[in-house]
Amino acid sequence: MALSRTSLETAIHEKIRSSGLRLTMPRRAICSVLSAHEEEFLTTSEILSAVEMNGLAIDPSTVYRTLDDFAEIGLVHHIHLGSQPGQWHLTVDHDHQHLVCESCGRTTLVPTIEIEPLFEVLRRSYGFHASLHHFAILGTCADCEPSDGHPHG
Amino acid sequence: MALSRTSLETAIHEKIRSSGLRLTMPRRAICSVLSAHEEEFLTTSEILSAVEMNGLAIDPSTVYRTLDDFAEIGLVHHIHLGSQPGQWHLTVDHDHQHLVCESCGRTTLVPTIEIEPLFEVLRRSYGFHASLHHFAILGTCADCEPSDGHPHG
DNA sequence: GTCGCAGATGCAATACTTCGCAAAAACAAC
DNA sequence: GTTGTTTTTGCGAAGTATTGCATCTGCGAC
Repeated sequence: MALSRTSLETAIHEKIRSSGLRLTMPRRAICSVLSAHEEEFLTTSEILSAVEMNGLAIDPSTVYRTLDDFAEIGLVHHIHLGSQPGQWHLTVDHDHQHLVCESCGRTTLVPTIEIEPLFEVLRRSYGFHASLHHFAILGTCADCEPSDGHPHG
Repeated sequence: MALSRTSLETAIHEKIRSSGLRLTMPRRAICSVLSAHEEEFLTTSEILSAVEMNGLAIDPSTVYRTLDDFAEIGLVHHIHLGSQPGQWHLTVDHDHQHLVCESCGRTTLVPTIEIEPLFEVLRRSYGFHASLHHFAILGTCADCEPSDGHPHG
């Protein structure tokens, strides 16, 4: 039951307000970009360019701060691949996690239920609460793993 | 069967040589620091300071390049916590993984065998080979989780 | 609609990271 | 030990990310 882009944005706006953050022009602009790229990870500079393409001008530092604020309320999360700049992603939908291929950069979605047993072990045995927002698993996807028996053309 | 600090360093040196990298003073200095802090994640500036405390002087850019080179041969890996600078760690010993607390920064070791079932699922169902080197799970440790029933003084 | 306060922004300064290039060092061959 | 080739280093410069602070703006109260 996917939300339309507009409803998605409305939902995000509500989350921002209800978390005690103010809904400002830069934040709207960033939300809009994130909603339009719901399935991708974007770098800060990609976000910035996209905002500018929408005819708006915001400061790079505002992008960084806004993303940090959004991360704090669980609206977005980010990952780092190797030494590349961080990549950001909406976290509206918590029922999947990300497998990120270090070779081709593609992300695969995995239902959280597959990973929940591990989290349960970590909670029970170590008292450790894994953060869903930051949990991206890096590795090599089927297409990029040479000896996997899943060759692709 | 842990290696003594000296044997650990020797093993690292061999790995460097056998990977076709040259064993230089800056690399020795960095290896020495990493070996002495085998259980911690260190930032580049912490590594740099530690090298200087050993009476040696190397350039920051050399630290970055050396760590990248070491990562390429699987000798080290790094993680990013939130917006903090990246943190590095030796990867000699593969039989544990890291839980990193985003609140206090402490790391907890977990035997890989606890996590292996998840990796197995990812391999079987998704053809995805999770990279052990990059696998640090972020979250909140028992001490920092207020409502966990594991209060500490 | 206007006022006031707290939070957010933009700008500038700082810190962190990467890159290019000439000089230096490692290592193999002699 | 010396020589030659190739990698690595340090330095400077450029690019990217973060922080401090004065100003501005969202939003609730009137």
